[in-house]
Amino acid sequence: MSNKQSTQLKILEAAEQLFADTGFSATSLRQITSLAEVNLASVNYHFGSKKELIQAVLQRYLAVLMPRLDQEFNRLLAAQQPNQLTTVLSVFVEPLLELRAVQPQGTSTFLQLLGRGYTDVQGHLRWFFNHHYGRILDKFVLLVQQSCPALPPSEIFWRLHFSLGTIVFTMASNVALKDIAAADFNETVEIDGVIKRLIPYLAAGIAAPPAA
Amino acid sequence: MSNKQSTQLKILEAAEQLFADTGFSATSLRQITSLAEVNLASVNYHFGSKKELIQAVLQRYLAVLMPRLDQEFNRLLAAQQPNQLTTVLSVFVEPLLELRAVQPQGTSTFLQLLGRGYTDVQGHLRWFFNHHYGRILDKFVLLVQQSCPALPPSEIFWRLHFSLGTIVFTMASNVALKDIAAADFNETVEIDGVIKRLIPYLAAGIAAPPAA
DNA sequence: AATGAATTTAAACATACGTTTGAAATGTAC
DNA sequence: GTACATTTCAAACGTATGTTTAAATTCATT
Repeated sequence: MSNKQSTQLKILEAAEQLFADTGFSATSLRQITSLAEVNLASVNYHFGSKKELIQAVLQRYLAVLMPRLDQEFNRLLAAQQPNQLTTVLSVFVEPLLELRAVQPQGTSTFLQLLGRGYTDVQGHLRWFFNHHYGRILDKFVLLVQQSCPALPPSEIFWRLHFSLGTIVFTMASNVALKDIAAADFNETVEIDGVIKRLIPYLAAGIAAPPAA
Repeated sequence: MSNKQSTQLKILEAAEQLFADTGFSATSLRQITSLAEVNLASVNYHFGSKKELIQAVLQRYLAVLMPRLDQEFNRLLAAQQPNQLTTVLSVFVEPLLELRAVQPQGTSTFLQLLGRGYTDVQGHLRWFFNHHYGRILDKFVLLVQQSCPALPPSEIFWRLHFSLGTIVFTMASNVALKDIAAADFNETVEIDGVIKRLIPYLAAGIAAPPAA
């Protein structure tokens, strides 16, 4: 044991902070090891490569979040009647906030990482997601379809991706938006505030009547 | 004259294609000059630097689009009563489609570039936008506020950024989404189809009743 | 055709990156 | 405390990037 875990953890935490702040490809291993105060070569020693480090950073959160979401999805699917769309969307709130357990700033950091993952190395994370968690996410799509029986599946497909865009973009620019909101409206907005603001916006968009 | 413009134009068109497809920082000058079939050094000769090339690529579209949008905003602002939110949002459609005049695939390319610009070199484009076109965009915000008098300005601020996320993300992953839609739903969706799908979604989200 | 400016070209430059190496240091087990 | 495995470290490697240089070429003007 010794301080092996210590080095590995120091890298992980420095990496996730820099990745969240400036993106994956914009962050160099030298920045990471410098912030973590470890040797450059230790990244390759402990993780193999930068790519694998990125996966490790994401997996630390996904391993906690996804089973938790699956559990919630199953709970809603067991209901007799279709759930309200707002209920379906709100199911994300608690599991996301519980990411505090991974790290104090866990919720915010993870959502920023998610945003970076989709906008940075385009296409890669989408594949990774569908491959590893496709079964779980399908349950969510089903729940949305059940709560919006009037919408054709293709319309739901588009609107869920529109919504993903909102989430990913908002979280990737989370810091900047918070600063602007603070300057222009004297508002202090924390991550759970943003999440709760999102729900009615997304619900209304997804459930909107289709165009003529 | 000669082929000076020709070289400049070849660079511009090769650059915008690669920038749109894979992002700004992921595209190297060697890829650009290779596709354009010009010498590597000609980018720096004609544009100064990569940064200035990026600006030139964006400016070619913005110089056409923004005055056109300004004109439309002024038209709506002259109305006696507040406009419907759908009307305000639809005002983007025609000016965007007219970007065909710049280049046959202009609309789609520009929207992808916009997406890249926001997600790639984070923060930079936002500043550039507000600095150069802040006055014009303020008119749009005003129009939205007029059509949603029940919403407090800070709520509108957040929802417009949520909407920007949808647009930017959708356009940046435009190609991928079109492919999935084609595979899963036998749908052929062109750029104007995506735009028109967006309007009701965005309108419903922006005008949603605020959370409790 | 000759001159001078504008452009193109091949080559090199400086820098940054991810990764590898092999020796030094540290920890673990007998 | 010796032997072994694990971990750290400084240094270098190979490659790719944006940019600069200076000569060669092309072009427009006389």
